[in-house]
Amino acid sequence: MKRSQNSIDSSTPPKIDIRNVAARARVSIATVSRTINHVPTVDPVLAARVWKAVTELNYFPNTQARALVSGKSKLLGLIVSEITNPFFPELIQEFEQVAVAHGYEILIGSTNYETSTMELCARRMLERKVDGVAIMTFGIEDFLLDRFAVDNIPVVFIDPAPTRPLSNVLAVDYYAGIYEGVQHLAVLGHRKIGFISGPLRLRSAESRKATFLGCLHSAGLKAEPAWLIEGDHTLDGGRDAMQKILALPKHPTAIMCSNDMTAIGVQHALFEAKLKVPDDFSLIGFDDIHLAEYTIPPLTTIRMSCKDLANKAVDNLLSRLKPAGAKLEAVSKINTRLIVRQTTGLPKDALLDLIDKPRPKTR
Amino acid sequence: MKRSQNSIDSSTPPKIDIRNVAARARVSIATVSRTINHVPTVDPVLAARVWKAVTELNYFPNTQARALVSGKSKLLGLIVSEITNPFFPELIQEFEQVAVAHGYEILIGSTNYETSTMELCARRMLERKVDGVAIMTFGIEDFLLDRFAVDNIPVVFIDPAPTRPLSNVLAVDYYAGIYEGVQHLAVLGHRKIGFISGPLRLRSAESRKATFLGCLHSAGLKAEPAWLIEGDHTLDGGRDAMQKILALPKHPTAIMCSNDMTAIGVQHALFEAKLKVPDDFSLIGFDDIHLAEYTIPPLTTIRMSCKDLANKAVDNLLSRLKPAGAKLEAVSKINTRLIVRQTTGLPKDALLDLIDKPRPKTR
DNA sequence: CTGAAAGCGCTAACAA
DNA sequence: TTGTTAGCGCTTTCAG
Repeated sequence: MKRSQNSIDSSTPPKIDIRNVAARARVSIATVSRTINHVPTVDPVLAARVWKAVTELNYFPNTQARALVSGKSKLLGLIVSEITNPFFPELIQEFEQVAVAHGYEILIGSTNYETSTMELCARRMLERKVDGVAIMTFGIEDFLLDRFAVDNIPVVFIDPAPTRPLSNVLAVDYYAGIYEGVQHLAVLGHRKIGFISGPLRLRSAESRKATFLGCLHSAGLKAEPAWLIEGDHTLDGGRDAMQKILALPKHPTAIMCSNDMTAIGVQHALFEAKLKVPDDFSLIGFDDIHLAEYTIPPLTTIRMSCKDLANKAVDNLLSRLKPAGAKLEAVSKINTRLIVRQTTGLPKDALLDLIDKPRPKTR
Repeated sequence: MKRSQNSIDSSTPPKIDIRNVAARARVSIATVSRTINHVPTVDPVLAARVWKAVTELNYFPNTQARALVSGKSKLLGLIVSEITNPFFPELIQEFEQVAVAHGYEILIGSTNYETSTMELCARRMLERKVDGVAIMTFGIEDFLLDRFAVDNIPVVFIDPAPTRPLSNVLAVDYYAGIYEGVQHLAVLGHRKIGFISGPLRLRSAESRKATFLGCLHSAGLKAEPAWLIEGDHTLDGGRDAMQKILALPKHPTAIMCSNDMTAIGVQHALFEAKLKVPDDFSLIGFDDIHLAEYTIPPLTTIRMSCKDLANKAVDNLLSRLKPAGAKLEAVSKINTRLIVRQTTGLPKDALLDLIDKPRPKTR
């Protein structure tokens, strides 16, 4: 009672294809193709018969065949650094949602910050003939980019990258958010601020660090090289970096991190060292992942909207896919801004300092 | 200096295909096919010429065409509940790693706990002609399962599911871990234990709750219905559920959660209510995501190895793909066990109770 | 061991 | 408007 007229023994797969549908609907396969592709010139009577057959047979068109003949895979590649960093799943979810809404699937690649893995990812994208790729991680080798160009595949980057014929970039305005962060700390009275970066090979990590240094300067503060630690954007990396800082003879009073996971690692290191946030150290993250609201205490951080990022990336790709709208600016701007929560406060030595000179009062 | 003899204007895509390679290597396309597929009977001299041409042309075979003719897409589907729950990225990463090692790609579907989305996911898998599917979320509709069966696509589930011809299941031994957890709490002196479940439509959430109730009974404790709250496996859900419990006239002294994200939400609710963990409430999570080690304080939780899960799922699928090893047991067991960290301690009323009767001393 | 040729399931001319 | 037909790029018989 479960299967219609198909053979019971599983050695004969039924193979429901366009021909079956055509036969059952008593039309040609071309008519079936037109019907399911919503070509408007199909006789409603025939169309009805086709849809009936499609339903009865539970027919799905074969994507492979479709892609082969049309040259479009309806696949969008999305290359991220590390899928286990919660920022990326949030981005992926958004990206997928937008893509699916436009009839595209996504193919995810996670490079784990390794060049060789990145190469593999790019290659897989090429092999699967994606119609476009969003690269949300560090720089890609030029020859891979060339290959995408040869196949006429639009590419979009998240960061300053070699500007190329078919490569557009999503420029993140790191400055706005980081400036707010540094100012916030400065106003609270912090003068000694450390920074835990991401892997410096990542262009985005580089940019964040450089921007931090610039903002520090604008605030009239000096950077202490010993407080500039290279992390790796992971929990473990954040913890290790903070432990290095704690081992130093002189400590900063505040730490900015290149991403939220690093900041959570720092919080943990501080917890282990029986130090309090923000009483002993103020802390600012970057990204504003959903979790940031839930840390104890909740993390002050710089928000970079992954919704925005995903939307702009997909938009950029799709608009370049339709020959008409090929003209859009090569650079979209992504904003950042400070979200103040509870990991920032007066510096530990604020009271001592008050003896010498006045300070801005607590917020 | 970048492109060889291809036309400069981008309106003519070069189209590097098997024929180009054949021509350049002065062999037939069949020989090219054999060479790149490592068929051993190819003359080494010809093979060398082919590889040379492949390299020079930077040729990749077209996966679509390959899939079309061979009937194998070399794609494995992976359907999860919610990609933003860190457990799943960890699982995905593992799954992908194993799959790629065997020459497969993965196609990810995230259902967000919605039946309609699940249907879409399943359909996408069908359309892309995946060679196998791992369903790591709640029950799937029977008719979809039928469809997979019709196409002869092996399916593997994470939980008790309708046993079907081509459907195997990965049975998680919830009991072992949850029993340890309840015992741990009981030994500490907790008698009033609440439970925040996942969405009860999820079979896995159901199982965890039922198992908890069973273990409570084994420990000689009684369940208080008011302390059994349905959450949704998210941070927000955990926070909300805990707030409900706090609003009750009588509180439990310990809370078990259906997953770690829920527990982190609970920690946050407690933090907001100025309550301490484990002084005011003991807390146990489930999954043991990497983050569990980093919460403040670090979360006591029940580990379910996603490495194990991913490996067994892929193994199961792949072994059923090669006609030879079609015979493996239909059920693999996944273990769970308690990881004690710092969110569990003596119940708040321990001292009062001690006046009446002796208690096990602190660990 | 190699090459010619027949499709895989579908779309897109082109005819009718 | 509908049907016929020629491929899309590749694997895989089947002869040679």
